[in-house]
Amino acid sequence: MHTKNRHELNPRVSADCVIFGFDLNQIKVLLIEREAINEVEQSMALPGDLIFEGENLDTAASRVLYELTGLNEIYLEQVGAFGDPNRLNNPKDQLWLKAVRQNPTERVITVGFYSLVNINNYIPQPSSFAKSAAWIPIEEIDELAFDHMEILKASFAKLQQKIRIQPIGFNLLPHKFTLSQLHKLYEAILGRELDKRNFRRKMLKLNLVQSLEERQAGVPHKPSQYFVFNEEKYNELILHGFDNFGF
Amino acid sequence: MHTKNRHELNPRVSADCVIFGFDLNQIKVLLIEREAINEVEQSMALPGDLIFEGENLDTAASRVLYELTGLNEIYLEQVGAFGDPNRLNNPKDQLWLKAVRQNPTERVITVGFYSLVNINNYIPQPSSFAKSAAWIPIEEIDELAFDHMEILKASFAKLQQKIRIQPIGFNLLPHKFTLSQLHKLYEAILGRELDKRNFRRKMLKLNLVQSLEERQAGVPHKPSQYFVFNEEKYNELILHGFDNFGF
DNA sequence: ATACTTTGTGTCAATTACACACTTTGCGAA
DNA sequence: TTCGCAAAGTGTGTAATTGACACAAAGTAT
Repeated sequence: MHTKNRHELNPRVSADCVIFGFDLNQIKVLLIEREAINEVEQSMALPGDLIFEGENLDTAASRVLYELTGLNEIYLEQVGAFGDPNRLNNPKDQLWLKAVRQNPTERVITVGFYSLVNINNYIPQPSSFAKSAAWIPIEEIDELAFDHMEILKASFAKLQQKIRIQPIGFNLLPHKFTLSQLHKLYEAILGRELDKRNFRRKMLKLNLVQSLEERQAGVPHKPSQYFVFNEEKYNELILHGFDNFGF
Repeated sequence: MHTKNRHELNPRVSADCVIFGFDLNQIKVLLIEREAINEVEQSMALPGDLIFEGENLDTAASRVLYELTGLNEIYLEQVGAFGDPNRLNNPKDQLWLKAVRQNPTERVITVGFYSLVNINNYIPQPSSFAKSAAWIPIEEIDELAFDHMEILKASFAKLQQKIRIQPIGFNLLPHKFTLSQLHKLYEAILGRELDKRNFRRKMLKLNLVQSLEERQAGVPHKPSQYFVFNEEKYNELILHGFDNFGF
């Protein structure tokens, strides 16, 4: 009624990826720096780019991630679409866009994806318009290009929600890990301390981890047991979730 | 690399709305029937349409919902973007699109939204290309236009997840309601039976509901107390979630 | 040998979950 | 008026889970 005869939106669409990694101490996020163009002091950004005709959203996200950072074969979960009409209108961002896009003021809807990976299995190799690609501790990130802060925050919120429903860690830790490492991971995601004894008790009772014979070696303190995930139980919990995961 | 020189996607964008209602017995979804065009036997669809230039995604969703069904002032939560390149390619859907779109084969990315409303507060009034708009029990829906089944399933899954984290019902029940109604609502969303006594105990202990003096009248059995939500507690739980909501 | 650092372990009390069956109330029909 | 029906409403005992809490053990480095 009040909206008759208006033009239908005909935007570009992009995919942006939030890749979380864990280095056994803190959560990091894979960010790129764009080629310095127009002498603009460049802020960092999530790896993301326009998607092509005929591409699926998720395969586009995988491609874009690969092109900018070299990371491959990563399962990406969608966070949602971000489409504020002004999301590209920051002057700094506009300067950069003018250098790389045919029509830099054209509206772009982006679809955010996120993933969790073991930081040691993926060495980022920047290419395309990424001047660099690096793991940045999540606490140090306070400004990103475009609306990428918003996408990052939404992704992290999803992660925090996911961890209370599903087990997490298979993709973030080495194959064999110590319970302290898993413990730290949970604390990092949840953002608070968890009692060590209660944490261990819970993980062991859930049957989620199995201890190996092997222990740490060469550490200047009591060496830790190594554990592996019980994949069967892990997958079952991913499917059915836990009702009560009472941290 | 393998993807140089390809055309960037330049699609239309639509919003589709999954509106859940509860009629004190079952969960229903607001669907529209499109005007019969081209003599195609028409399946039902979620209310949805293309968004305009300059519109926000969520305000577009509200507008579209209003235009097709007359529902207004409904808080919509985003489910995600759906962008399969073939999502409009079903022959039936194509016939319909040929009648209403300038370029019916043009790719459309849609963004799904969902909401929960009290079915009695919203009488759908179809307009625009909606021939009818009606509340359909969710169990009876097995086929929808386009990829709307997928959007519906994703939305319902979100709802089932949400209910374990937040209180639900304020928007789905009359202002005053009986605990049996709330009980049925939870069973309908979770898809399983919940013990009556344990359910009541939990709701009362949480301080989520307060009993009124008033009771049902005219029912051929023991009349039920009426309850209202304790809004303060309700909102607090929406903000902080419950850790353990052990159904 | 000693200091240092991180691992690893047990108990108790309080809370919560879960399973389970009968009485109460009001209406309507005979 | 009584009887039947249908849904409301109520309590307990057991098992499992949570959460708080402190000290000994194991290995390296000096």
